[in-house]
Amino acid sequence: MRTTKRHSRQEQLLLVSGKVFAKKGYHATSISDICKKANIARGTLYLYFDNKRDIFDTLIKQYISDMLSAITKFHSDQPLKPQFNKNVRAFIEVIIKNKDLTRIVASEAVGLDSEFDNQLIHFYATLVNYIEGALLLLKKSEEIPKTINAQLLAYSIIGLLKEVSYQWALDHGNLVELDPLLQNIRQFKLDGFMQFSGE
Amino acid sequence: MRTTKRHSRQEQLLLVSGKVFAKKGYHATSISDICKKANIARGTLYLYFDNKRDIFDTLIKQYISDMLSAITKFHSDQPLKPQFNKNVRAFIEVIIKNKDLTRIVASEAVGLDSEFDNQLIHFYATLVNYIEGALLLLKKSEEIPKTINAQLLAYSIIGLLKEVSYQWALDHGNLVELDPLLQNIRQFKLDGFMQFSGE
Amino acid sequence: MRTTKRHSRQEQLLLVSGKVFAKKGYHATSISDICKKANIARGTLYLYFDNKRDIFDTLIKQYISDMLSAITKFHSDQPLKPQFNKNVRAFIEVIIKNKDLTRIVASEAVGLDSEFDNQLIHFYATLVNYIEGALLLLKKSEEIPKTINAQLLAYSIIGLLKEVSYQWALDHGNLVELDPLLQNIRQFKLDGFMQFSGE
Amino acid sequence: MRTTKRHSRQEQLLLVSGKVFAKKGYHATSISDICKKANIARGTLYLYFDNKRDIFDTLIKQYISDMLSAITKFHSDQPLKPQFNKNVRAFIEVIIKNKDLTRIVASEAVGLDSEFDNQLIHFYATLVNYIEGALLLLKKSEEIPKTINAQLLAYSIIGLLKEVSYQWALDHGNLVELDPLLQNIRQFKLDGFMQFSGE
DNA sequence: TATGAATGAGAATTCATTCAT
DNA sequence: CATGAATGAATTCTCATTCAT
Repeated sequence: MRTTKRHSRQEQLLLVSGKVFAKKGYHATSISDICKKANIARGTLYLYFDNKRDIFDTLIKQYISDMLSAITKFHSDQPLKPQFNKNVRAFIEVIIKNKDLTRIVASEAVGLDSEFDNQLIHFYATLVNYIEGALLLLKKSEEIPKTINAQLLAYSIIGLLKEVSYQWALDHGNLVELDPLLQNIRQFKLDGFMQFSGE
Repeated sequence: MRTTKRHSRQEQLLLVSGKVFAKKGYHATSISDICKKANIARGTLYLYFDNKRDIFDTLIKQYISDMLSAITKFHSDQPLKPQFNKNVRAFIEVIIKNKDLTRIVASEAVGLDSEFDNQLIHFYATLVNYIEGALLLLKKSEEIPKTINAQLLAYSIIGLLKEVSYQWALDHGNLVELDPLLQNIRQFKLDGFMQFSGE
Repeated sequence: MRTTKRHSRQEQLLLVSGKVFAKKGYHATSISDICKKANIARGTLYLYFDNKRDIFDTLIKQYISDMLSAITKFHSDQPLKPQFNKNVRAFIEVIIKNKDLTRIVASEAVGLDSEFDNQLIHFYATLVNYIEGALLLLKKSEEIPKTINAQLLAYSIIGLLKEVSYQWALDHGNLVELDPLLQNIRQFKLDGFMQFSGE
Repeated sequence: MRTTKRHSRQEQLLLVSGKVFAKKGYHATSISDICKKANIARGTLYLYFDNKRDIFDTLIKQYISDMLSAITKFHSDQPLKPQFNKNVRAFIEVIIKNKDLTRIVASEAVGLDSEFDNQLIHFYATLVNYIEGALLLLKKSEEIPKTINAQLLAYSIIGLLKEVSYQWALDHGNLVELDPLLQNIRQFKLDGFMQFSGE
C-alpha cells in the first residue's frame, strides 16, 4: 500500500501546485510557495517530483488527457448536432472543473521550452481538428454553406467557448449550472447580428 | 533632433522587447535576451527604461491605448450595424497589427501585480461594456431576442474575434486582407448551427 | 537546539561582517567579501540576514545597546566622581571590546540614510546628555567653574575618550589593562597645560 | 591663459566634489552626482581628472597640505605655550574652514586602498608627532609630570580638538568665533575633574 | 573643449536543487 | 520518508569610463 500512499501524496501536491501556479503563473511560483501551502519542507517535494518543471508537466498532461478523454470524435454515420452538443458540454465542463489549470494552459503556453509548446500546440490542433472535421461533414451534408472556412469557424467556436467559459467560471465560481450557459450560447444569432448593412 | 533620436531608439527597443516578451513571456524573458536581440549592451537598455517592468508597462499601455483609440462608443441615434461593423474591423486591425502584444495581453494578463492587473481588467471591462451597450440597444429595438444575456454574448464576440484574429495572423503574417476574414466571420450561422437536435 | 545553532551561526557571521565592514567600510564591503571570509556561499548569508543593510543595522544596534547598557545615568544624590569613574571605565571597555564596531560607528555614522543616521545621532545625543547632566551637577556644587560650557566639555570628554581608547586598542590589541590607561588619562593636567601664556 | 582657465575650472570642480563627497561619502557619491551639481556633462569631468579616485585624492592632498602648512613644528628655544596656542588655533581653523573635507578625512580613511590609507596614517602620525614632541619638551622642563604618557596625551588632545571642532562647526556653521571656543577649551579642568575618589 | 550615448564589469539578491542528518 | 541548511548559477540593475560627434 506504500505506493497508494505515495500516490495520494502526489495527488495532493499536484492539487496544491495547480492552485499556486494558476494564481501566480509558472515563473512567479517558487518551490517554497508550493511547499508552504502544502505544509511540507522543500526537500520533501523532490521525493515526489524530479523538479519544478516536472510538476508543471504532470499538471498539463493531466489536463490535456482530461480534455481529450472528455470529448469524442465525430462519427459521420450518426446525427452530428447531438454529438456536437455533447462535446461542447464536455469541453465546458472540463474547463470549469479545472479552472486553475485552464488559466495555466491558456496563459503559460509559452516560453518554457519547445517540448512543452509542442504539447500544447498539438493539443490545440487536435481540438481544432475535431471541430473542423465535424464542420466539414456539415458542409458535405449542406447543413452549413460551402463558402464557410471550416478552420476559421473552428477557431471561432473554440475562442468563443474558451472566453465564455472562463468568464462564466470567474463570475460564478465552480458551482455553475451549465444549462443556462449553454442555452444562452445557442441563442446567439451571431450571424444574423453580423449581417451588416448592405448585406 | 536629440529628442527624436532618443524616441526612435525607444521605439526600436519596444519593438524588440515586444517580440521577445511575446515569444517567451514576461518572466522567462531576461534583460539579456532583449539586449542580445537588439544588439545593445545591457546597460544601454537602462538609458531608455527604468527597469524590466517599465518596458512591459509601456508596451501594455501602448497596446491598450491603441485599441481604445481605434474603437468608438456606440451612438444610439445612428444605425448600429455599421458602427458595429466598423468597430469589429478596427478591433481586428489592432490585434493583427500588434500580434506580439496581443499574445502578451492575452497571456500575461494576470499575476504580475495588482496595479498591472487592474489596467488590463479595466481595459477588458471597457471593451465588454462597449459591446454590451450596443447589444442592449439592439435588444431594445428588438433586433436581437430579449432572452439573450448581453454580457455573455459580449464575451462570446470578444473571444471569437480574439481567437480568430490571432490564429489568422499566425497563419497569414501581418499582411492580412481583412475583408475575406470579415466575410467569413459574418457568414457563421453559429446560432443555426448550434440549435441542436430537438430544439 | 535548532535555534541555538542558528543563533550561533548568526553571531559568527556578525563577527566576520563587523571585521570586514570595519576594515573596508560599508560600501566598499561586498557580500562576496564577507562570504569569502566566513567560508560560506553567497546565498547562505541570506538565510541569516535579509540583506547587506540588515547585517550592518544589526551590528550597529548591538553596539549601541552594548554601550547604553554599560553606562549608567548619574544620580545627584550620590557622589559624582565614582559614578563618572565607573562610566568612563565602562565606556572604554565597550570601545575596546568592540574595536571593529567602533571603527564603523565612528566612520560610517552618516550618509547611509536618515533612518540609520537617526539611530547614531540619538545615541550620540544620549551620551552627551549623560555627561552634560553630570557636569551641570558639578557646576551646581561648584566643583567646576560656572563659566564652563558643559556641552562643549561633554564633547571634549567623549572625543578624548574615543580617540584614546581607539588608539590604545590599536596598539595593544584586545587584552588591555585598563588601569594604566585610566591612570594616564586622569593625570592629564589638560587645563593647566592649556592655560596659556598670559592667563 | 588657457592654463588659468583650466585651473580655475578644476578648482570649481574640486569645491563641488568636496561638498558632495562630504555629504554622501566617497562610494555613495556618483560621478553623475558631481556633474549634476557642477552643471557639466559626465564626459567633461574626465577632461579635468583621470577618474573618480583622482578627484578624491586631490581633495585629500589639498586638505593635508593645508593642515600641515597651517601648523608649525615646536621650537624648544622658544616658549612652548604660545606655540601650542597658535597651533591649536590653526588646527581648529583648518578644520572649520574645511568642514566638508574634515568629514571625509575623518570618515573615509578606509577601504579605498593601502596607498590612500598610508597617506592618512602618515598625516595623522605627523600630527601626533608634533604634539608629542612638544609634550616631551614640557616634560623635560618639568612643566608636566614625568609619569604622563606623552603619546596618549597627544591622542587625547587631537581627539578632543577634533570632536569639539567638528561639533562646534556642525552647530554654528562656518561663521565661528574662535575665541570663545578656545577659552572654553582652556578652562576645562579635566584633570581636576578626573582626579577621582581617593586621589 | 564639451557632450552624452554606449559600454560592460561588478554588485546584490533569488531560488531551484542537493544532501547530511 | 522528511527535513531544512547550504549551495551557486542566474538575474536585475548601477555606474565609472570611453569615444564619436
